[in-house]
Amino acid sequence: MRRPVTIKHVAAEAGVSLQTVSRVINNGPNVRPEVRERVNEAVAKLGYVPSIAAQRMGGSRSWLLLALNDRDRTIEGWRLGEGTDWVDKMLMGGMLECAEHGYRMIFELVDTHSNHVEREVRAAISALHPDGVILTPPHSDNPLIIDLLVQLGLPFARIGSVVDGPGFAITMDDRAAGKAATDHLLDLGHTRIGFITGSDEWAISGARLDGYKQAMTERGLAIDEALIGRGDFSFESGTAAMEAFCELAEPPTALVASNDQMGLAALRVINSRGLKSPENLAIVSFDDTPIVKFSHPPLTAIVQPIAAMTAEASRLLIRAKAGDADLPDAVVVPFGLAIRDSTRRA
Amino acid sequence: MRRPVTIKHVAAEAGVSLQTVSRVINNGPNVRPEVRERVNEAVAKLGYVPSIAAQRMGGSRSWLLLALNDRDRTIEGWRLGEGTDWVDKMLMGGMLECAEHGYRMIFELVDTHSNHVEREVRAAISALHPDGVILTPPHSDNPLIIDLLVQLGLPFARIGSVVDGPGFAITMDDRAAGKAATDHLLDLGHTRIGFITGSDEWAISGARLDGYKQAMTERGLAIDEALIGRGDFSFESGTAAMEAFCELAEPPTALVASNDQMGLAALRVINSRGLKSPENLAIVSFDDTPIVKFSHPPLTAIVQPIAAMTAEASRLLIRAKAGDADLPDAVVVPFGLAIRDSTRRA
DNA sequence: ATGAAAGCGCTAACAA
DNA sequence: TTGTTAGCGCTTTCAT
Repeated sequence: MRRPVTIKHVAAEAGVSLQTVSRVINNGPNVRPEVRERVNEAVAKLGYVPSIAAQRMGGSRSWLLLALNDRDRTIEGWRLGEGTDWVDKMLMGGMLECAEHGYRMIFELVDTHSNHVEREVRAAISALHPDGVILTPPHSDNPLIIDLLVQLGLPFARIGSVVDGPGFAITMDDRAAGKAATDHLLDLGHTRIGFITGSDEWAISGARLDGYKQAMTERGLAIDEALIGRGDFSFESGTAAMEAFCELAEPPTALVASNDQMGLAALRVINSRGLKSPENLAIVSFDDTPIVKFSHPPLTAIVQPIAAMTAEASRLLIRAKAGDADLPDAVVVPFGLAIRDSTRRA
Repeated sequence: MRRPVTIKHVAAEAGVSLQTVSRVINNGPNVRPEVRERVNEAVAKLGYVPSIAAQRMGGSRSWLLLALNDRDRTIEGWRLGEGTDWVDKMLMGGMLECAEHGYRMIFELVDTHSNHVEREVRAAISALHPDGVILTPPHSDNPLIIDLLVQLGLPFARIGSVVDGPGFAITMDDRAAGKAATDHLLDLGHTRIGFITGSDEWAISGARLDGYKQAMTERGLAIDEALIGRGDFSFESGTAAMEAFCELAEPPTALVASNDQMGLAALRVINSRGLKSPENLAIVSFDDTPIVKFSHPPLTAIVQPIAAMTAEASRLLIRAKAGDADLPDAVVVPFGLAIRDSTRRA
């Protein structure tokens, strides 16, 4: 059980003071290249890695980023085990970006709706002293959490939040995505395109619908209100909306669903009526969770860039902590469009 | 930006010394109930939460558990986005268990095959000073990592490792699972049951096969070597094995596949021959990753208890750090059997 | 350009 | 049963 290597050992090995080693480690100024070299050699030779606990105690960074996710939502996703991959994607984007900069990302589950959110968050921060906090929906819009963070003077990023406010706002352009989804169908020759909205409680629902409308209008097509179904992101609401479309004298030949669940619901509805996709209905959904790859046919979907958004959040927070000024207070991350069989050969 | 609350503030508030507060926080002895009460009130009033960095500096626990996953495997899983949910399940089991005890779990990706594994692991440990380390396959059997941990005197758990060695070995009973899968098919009335093995490089492959053989033998059925196909966990190997079965004069009416990929491959093979499951072939696969829920039909599968194993690992490490003696050095976690349409109505 | 001193928040070991 | 002392490993001052 060897004693761990500390900064002292490095200093002794290189024949300099603690302070000089510290300067080298932190890329500080005022060190002759020659000395710097010698210290680095000692570091390498001894396999020295600074203790982040000690660094933090010394008044420097903690090299920790705290990511807050909604407890119920996350656990429910895990329990179902159906591949809701928010957490996976966050890790992919956040962890890898953090690792790039010597940072670590710590996950924490918090009840948004509980009245002691503030206490939960405060406790996590007191224990960890993170250099920054990443908020995911629905925390991204929680005023209690945001106010606390502001009060604490801790840099934070709000992922997927469209409301203005302090902290870095990391989003995708939902309006543009709604337009891209619709354009894809228009390009395939469709003109009667249905749209199923998300819940009004989410600002992104309106944005996605706006994109649809813009795409239609730009091609000189009138907006037919009968082709706009009201959903709330649930499978059931998708089913209801699609069934209404089917009752129309002239049902849509293509559909944009505001999330995967509703897209799959629509597919199920037409299947139960003996219809198929893409022959009778081309479908584009939003989010691109794993499930849409396994439906028959697999669904074309707008890819929500969760990993990229989390990576961007991490990058900004790390730069903020490093003292970097003039950082954008909002970043729009490009979305993707995964084309699959539900929109092939129109 | 309020100054954070430290142990000093609590001490002042309660009118006692730092040490007494420390004792209360750590449930130490030698504190009058009355004083303890007073301190707790001060803690609650001030919303005090100890800094784990400072606790660790003071020579106590770091309240951190380090979980090591294979870099390539993990990233590949994320990249594909097909819901390989090892990480998700680990978080679910590990994080929740850790939270229960005031611990945090930090994830780290490490290249098993790299020749600087040791350096990578050592660096993570030096930086974090975790109280314990959780190893997942293939790290669980990596002698470089294991030796390092032993040398460091750090408690660690090896998940899914069947080889003997130091550290806590957390496993599921793969032999029993192989038997349970086979028994399930036997109970349905099948007698010609095929088996596709995993790669010989994994000890679990042999265990699963043994379970199959035992189940067959116990029912007085002979082991037909022609019904044992050699696979290596890949989709392709599953395809090859199933195709060989189909060429038999008397093909199997049921199948146990040593993982989901090969189970899905078998399903694909029979579908391409105009056959269906479960009518022509009842299928049970191993692992129960999300994808088997979305095949047609969904596959019955042995559920690998990843969350439970990680939770158990966390529990043991935390207890070990707490000084708990007589802990088991091996724990077998019960597996599950998720029955789905691929084995209904035989 | 470098080193010495003080202190971060906490816990061990010791004394009272 | 309590309080006092001395660190833990590092980074800030501030000297030199």
